[in-house]
Amino acid sequence: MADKPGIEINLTAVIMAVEGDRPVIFASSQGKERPAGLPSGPFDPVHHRTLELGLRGFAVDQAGLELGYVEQLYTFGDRGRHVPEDIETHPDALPHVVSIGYLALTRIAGEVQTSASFRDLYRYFPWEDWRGGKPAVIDSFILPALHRWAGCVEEEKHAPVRRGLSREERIALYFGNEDLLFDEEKVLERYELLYDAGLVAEAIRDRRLPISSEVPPLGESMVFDHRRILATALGRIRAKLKYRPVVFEMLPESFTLTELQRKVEAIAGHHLHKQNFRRLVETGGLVEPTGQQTTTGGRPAATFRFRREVLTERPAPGLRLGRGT
Amino acid sequence: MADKPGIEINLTAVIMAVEGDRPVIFASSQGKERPAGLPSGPFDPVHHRTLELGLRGFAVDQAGLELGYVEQLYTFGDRGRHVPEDIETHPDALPHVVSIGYLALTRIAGEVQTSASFRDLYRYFPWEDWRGGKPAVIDSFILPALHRWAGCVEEEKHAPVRRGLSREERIALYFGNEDLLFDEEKVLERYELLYDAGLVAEAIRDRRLPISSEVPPLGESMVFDHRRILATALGRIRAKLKYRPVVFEMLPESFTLTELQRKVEAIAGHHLHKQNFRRLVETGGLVEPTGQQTTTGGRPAATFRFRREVLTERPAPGLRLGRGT
DNA sequence: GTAATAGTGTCTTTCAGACAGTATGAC
DNA sequence: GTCATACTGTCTGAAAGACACTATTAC
Repeated sequence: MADKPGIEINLTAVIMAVEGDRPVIFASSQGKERPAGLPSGPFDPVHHRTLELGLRGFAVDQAGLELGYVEQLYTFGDRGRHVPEDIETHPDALPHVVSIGYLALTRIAGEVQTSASFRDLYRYFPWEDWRGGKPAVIDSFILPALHRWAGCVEEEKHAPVRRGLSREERIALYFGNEDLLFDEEKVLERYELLYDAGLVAEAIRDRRLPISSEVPPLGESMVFDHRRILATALGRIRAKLKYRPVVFEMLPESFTLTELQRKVEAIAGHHLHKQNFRRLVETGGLVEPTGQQTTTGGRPAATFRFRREVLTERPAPGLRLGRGT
Repeated sequence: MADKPGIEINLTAVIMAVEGDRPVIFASSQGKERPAGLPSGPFDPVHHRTLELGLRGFAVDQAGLELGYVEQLYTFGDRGRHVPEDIETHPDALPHVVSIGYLALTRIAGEVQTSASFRDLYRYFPWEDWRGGKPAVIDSFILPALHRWAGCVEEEKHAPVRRGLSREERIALYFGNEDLLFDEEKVLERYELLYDAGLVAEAIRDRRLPISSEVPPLGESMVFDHRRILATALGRIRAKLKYRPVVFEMLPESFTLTELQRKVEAIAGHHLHKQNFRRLVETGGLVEPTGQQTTTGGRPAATFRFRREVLTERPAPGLRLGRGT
């Protein structure tokens, strides 16, 4: 039971908001061209009573934000995934940082605040935003590159895959094909697939691969495993939208149904069927009219507020969002 | 970036199986009357390449089991939840163990093996097994005790509850009432509620409460936060049954549909509608007939096996189980 | 035959998903 | 009037949930 030297627990926060109809996250970088990083720091039990309080502390220090909604995502044991070759001779060279990722949701106040450091989430995952139709990069670059990578291992393709999926199966399952839809929740699976295939900058960094000349890495990279944590966060919130009223953490007190729909679409990454969305939101008892109206160009819209009572009425109050037009 | 002294990462495994129609978990205790504990141990990066490999090591050492399916549950920062009063003067007395809980699913081989240490899961959560109807302990003891506890804080009841639910709201939401069903997935929420109300032995231990004379603590207790991890595991697998074919990890190669249903019911904690269950399983493409039959007392049953292909055909292949007869 | 377990056919209600159409503002 | 946005009414098909009924063994 002696102290294990050399283990550090790192807390990392994905602080998410929606600015207009663009999902944003808080990130900062040392220099203009350096990869960005999420607010994070070491957990120190002498100063932080709980893990979550430690995380909230870093959010105040590094982002100037008092967090409201916070949830734990996952604990990663291999922050720098690269395992040095001289592992036998230098066991201390082993990874010794365990990072615990958290998701926090917040509102962007109308003011400027530190808003300069809230960045568009889809800069890091350009293949995840389908609101303008299927992102061109998927067919023009991702799928060809993945299939090339899968083709490298002919022997594996026919070998009985030991507990797991073949490369081609993963590609089909996570990016879709004629039979299978693109499942917007599988954000982490897609990122990990691209990482394994060496198509994101972090993979090149961790495995010390040569930087391929004409193949541009996909999306902006981040330090350590921060983009993996970000992928976990996006996958989690996309799933959670459907059974928990989490969107309202990112909305102002009152809003129109169209605003609500825009924000949901921003996170979900695709458009929704307008009429059905309104029906679900209203018959689901998620919102109630404020009686006020806004004027936004066309016919004035009624404004609504979140109905807190829904939490104590229905077991899983979310926005069962199907796909839409 | 200096090493933080005094932080230890503990890995804890919930190893679950279904023996006949009883869900069991692996646990062991030092003495006959001592609380049991789950397989666990410190994560040591010098010997374990990843967190999960470390966990698998403890499973082999302490349970003699090679684990198949493993998933991470949650990371708890407050294993011994009690915070000493002299916190200011003795900061080293603070909790400094972070436990990462894992869920592993396995088959119980027909042989005896270490099966002596597989124990009925519902010994630890007697209020979670509704297969014989609503457990009597809920109405006879749990709800009266919880309402007494909620009644202690009249002032809180009317105060605006700061980000969160009132005691009465939690009781209704997690144990159900006339309007709200008992939601079988909220296992952790129920355990935490009972903990907060001082109705489980761990709460008395952690807060050094006097042991109430006539109030018997609910269920068997466990060391440290192991029962909390177990509650997390049960909640997680009950949820996951519905969208992932995880039951099959606990079933033999071939089985009858009734056997399958019994095992699902064992985990879900309530009975299912037989005809609908069969329809869902077959039309969902989760199983395929083996062509064999078994003889089990009445009409022989056709045996089935898990259809692996379903993983690559449908996005969320689970057993959308509604309640049943 | 009865008891016990396995399996089929069909009806009803709910609701996701889509259609078309109307209402109220700015200009 | 047109354009733009907000909102309403209704149809359809899939599937969850429940009903009654038939089938094949052991005894």
